[in-house]
Amino acid sequence: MRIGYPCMNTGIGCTSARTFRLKSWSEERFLSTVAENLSCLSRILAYNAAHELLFFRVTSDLVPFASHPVNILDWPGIFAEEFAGIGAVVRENGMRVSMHPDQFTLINSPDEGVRERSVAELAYHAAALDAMGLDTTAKVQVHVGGVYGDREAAMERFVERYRTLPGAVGRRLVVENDDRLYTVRDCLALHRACGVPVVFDVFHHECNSSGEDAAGALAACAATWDPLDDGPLMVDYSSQAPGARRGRHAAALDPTHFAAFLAASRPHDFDLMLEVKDKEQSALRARALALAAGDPRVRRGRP
DNA sequence: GGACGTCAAGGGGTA
DNA sequence: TACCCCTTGACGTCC
Repeated sequence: MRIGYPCMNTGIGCTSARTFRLKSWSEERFLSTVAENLSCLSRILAYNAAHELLFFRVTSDLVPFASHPVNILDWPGIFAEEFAGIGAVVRENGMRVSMHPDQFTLINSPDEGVRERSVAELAYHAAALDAMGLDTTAKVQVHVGGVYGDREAAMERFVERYRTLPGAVGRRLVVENDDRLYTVRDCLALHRACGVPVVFDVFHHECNSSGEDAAGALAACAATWDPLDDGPLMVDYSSQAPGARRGRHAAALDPTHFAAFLAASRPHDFDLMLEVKDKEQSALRARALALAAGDPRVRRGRP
């Protein structure tokens, strides 16, 4: 089990998600922003290596406007050395990285324009991981998409379009249960239809499920990953913010909830993403809790 | 230098 | 049909 956190480190004083307004677009602005973002990503990974946080979600803002028509620059070529250096750090430390395009990426949309922009966005994510020289265990994770008034048809569109994705995208794409529309059961049906691996989101399952217990759902998701091509199951973990609207992520790790999850998830191995607002702090806490509980699954860094 | 409205992009829910 | 919500950090303007 590699433990990690998404996108940002709250303590090291830089962000790899710098961006700018479209109307401020210029080649210079773009190049300097990407250079800064890649430099910060290197710093974050160095921190993670030092703290044995071996799983990390790279921000989608790493390359701003990467799939926008305004951007015709060959950014993978221009920054080839920087990307390769980042990939080397990931491999040398036995780390895993993933990416998670945002809510506008919808491959099952009935709108052809939305679909085309979504595929272009996915191609950007895959190209970033390719530029790092990472194998296909570095995944790009999406939700199923909209329902559009006909769930069955929307799921069929997902399957059909998954099958026709460019190879560079298809080999990295994985699908995650969400908190409102598509449950683990839905995602498993997609897996049976087209082979897409299923990410298990613990909190979304608590908000939106067909009643299966979490341990069983996790086991079913784990079986959708090819250990060699896909690597271990990826799990997103968070819990309900106390007193807030149902579905809101907690601001800090709930140790009791987390301990119960760890116990229930045995003996399955997986990589664990702490989707908690305080980022690396919760990941560090989670790791310490798992080690203190004598959990043999926790992976150590390379010396 | 702080406050706050806004930002490429979609879809669902409610009134 | 119109409007609000999601989820969210960072930008950029205003004071």
